[in-house]
Amino acid sequence: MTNTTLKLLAQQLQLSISTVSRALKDHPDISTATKEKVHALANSLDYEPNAYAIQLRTQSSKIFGVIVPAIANLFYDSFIAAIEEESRKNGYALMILQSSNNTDNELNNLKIFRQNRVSGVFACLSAHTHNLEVYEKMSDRDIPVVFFDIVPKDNKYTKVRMADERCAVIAAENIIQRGAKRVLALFGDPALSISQKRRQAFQQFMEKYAPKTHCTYEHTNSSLEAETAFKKHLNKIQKFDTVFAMTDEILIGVMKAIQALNMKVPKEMGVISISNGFIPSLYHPNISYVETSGYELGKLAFVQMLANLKGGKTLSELTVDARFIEGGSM
Amino acid sequence: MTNTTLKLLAQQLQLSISTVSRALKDHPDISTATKEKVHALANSLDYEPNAYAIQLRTQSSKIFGVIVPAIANLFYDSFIAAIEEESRKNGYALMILQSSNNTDNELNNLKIFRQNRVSGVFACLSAHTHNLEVYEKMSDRDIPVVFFDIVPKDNKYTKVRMADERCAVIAAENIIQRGAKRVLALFGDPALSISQKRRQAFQQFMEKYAPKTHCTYEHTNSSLEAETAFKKHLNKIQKFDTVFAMTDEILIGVMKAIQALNMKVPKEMGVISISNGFIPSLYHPNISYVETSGYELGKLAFVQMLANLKGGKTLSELTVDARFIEGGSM
DNA sequence: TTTATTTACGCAAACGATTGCGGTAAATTT
DNA sequence: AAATTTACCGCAATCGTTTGCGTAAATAAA
Repeated sequence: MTNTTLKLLAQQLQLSISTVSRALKDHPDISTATKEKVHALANSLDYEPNAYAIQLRTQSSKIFGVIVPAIANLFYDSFIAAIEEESRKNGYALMILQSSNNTDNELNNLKIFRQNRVSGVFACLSAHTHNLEVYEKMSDRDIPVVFFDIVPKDNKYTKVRMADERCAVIAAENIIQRGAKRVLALFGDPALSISQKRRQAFQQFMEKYAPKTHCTYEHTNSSLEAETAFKKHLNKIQKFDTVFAMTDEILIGVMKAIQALNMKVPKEMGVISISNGFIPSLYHPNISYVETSGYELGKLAFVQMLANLKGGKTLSELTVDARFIEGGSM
Repeated sequence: MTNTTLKLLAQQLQLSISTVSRALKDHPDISTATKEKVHALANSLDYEPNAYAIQLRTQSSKIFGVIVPAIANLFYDSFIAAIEEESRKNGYALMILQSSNNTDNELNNLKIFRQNRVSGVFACLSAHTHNLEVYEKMSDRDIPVVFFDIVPKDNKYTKVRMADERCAVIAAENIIQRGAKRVLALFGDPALSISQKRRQAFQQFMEKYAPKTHCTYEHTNSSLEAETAFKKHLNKIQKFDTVFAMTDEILIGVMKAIQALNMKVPKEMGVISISNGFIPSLYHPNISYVETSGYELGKLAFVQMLANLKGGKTLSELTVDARFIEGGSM
């Protein structure tokens, strides 16, 4: 079946294309009678404007691009869900691409976005991206970029992220509250600024407000590494009584070790993590955690995007606040 | 900054637009010398073809639409990851929309897809969609639709899904293998055909090959319901020794109960589920499960899509096979 | 009745690329 | 030297919309 176009409608109605076009969008120049006729035929012929023609003409696409390291990730999932919701409300669609933490893919994705003249892109830097030239290229094309979660340091970019330091501090507070004597604190990839920030904030806070509490710090890159680290430190003479997991991934490793050793939470071992909440809810008792809501972050990012789209640049960094969710593991 | 177009290149090189266009795509009519000049300038000016113009001209978009009930779902995640990978390889991009199991959203999403003239759509029916008219409309527009996971019954559609019955049967086999005496089998929403199929296959197999094994069947709609059901049946005089969870959601509930009661797996309780593997890997010991790989399903769906795109219609239903993954919980 | 104003619509030029159809000069063949 | 082929390249239409501008008819004002 051939698609209905303005031209077709115009022919059938003995009108010009421009009149039909204007009638369809309720332009005051067109008489009510004509409008009605046009609408009627358009409906019965199931007219649907060709988005490409529109975009070509108007140079704007009503599509946002999203780059995440991986779709199959609870945090990014909820982030995406949020901007998807907002996008829908605002008449935008989403084009989601994953970088798999690979810089080449990232480049490629951005290229696709440029070629599709997306209205804007939400980008989460892949782990080892330091060259932001490509993102400059987007700005050159007047495509606003809102960075989220893993963001560049430079303040000339628009970015939203979790209040990483706050998260770590809240966790530390609760660890002190519990009266922990020795704690094992597990962080992620030390190359990531998010790991650094959290670790630094955590460590500083602990040293300042609980200097007597003995803390062991370790960086792990996977659940398995976390599990191993946990077991290793448990074999020492001085056992720790509380563990802090910076991410879900780490928490998973920790919990596997705890289950394997059949330890009682929170009696024998206190557990606290930073999470969006899904993983902590899988265990009994639920793990207490500092909430980092991808959903909230998504909403915030969208606001930034809209602002960017309307009134020029908003060169700011916004963070979404964190809060403690009591589970029962502390 | 103004975008580089063919016109711009042509002007600067004192060539016609057509020549530039042909040079860029290595058309034999163009001399090597010219090609080189064109390519050089194109590179230095960072030329990137305008996807909309191309699509408008060629009437094909190199974009696939995907409709899932929810992005934040491990199974669909891996499905999306798979088709994203394949799409990238084949020069396609993805437009992902979620229906939230809401028919209105589904309609709207399809509309967006039509307006964007996607090359094809991957669709997972939302739970209570029975009216497939909208999908017919896609076919009218020559947009192939590949249904996945939750698929229509009618055989005129192209669909891929898990081998639901096989999954259930494999689970049953392993339960018999374990020598289970009494089993609690937990299924999902009885309104969904997937629940019906699995339950029926499971029950039939058990009745036929292990008539002496006592099975209790129950349908639950959430983790919490599953947890409650598990505890409830455990309070009976005749305790069951094995539990079967049809989905991750159910497994989560079951495992919370098991942890709360501090039961030993697999000694006091055997556990088996149907899953893509993530959730089962969170526990110690790992839960044994029948694998339903969203990833595999995605790959299969993509093959179907490509076939559909090339050689007309492929009116078939393909299923991806299931296999048992030994965890340690049986 | 003549002169302003509206009202309602059409013309045509974009937007950026693709492609069939020619066309012209040079190279090759008679 | 004439005829034919080949190598390169340009013209112009087209995809479906949007939109500034022009204009005829209808209406209002003078």
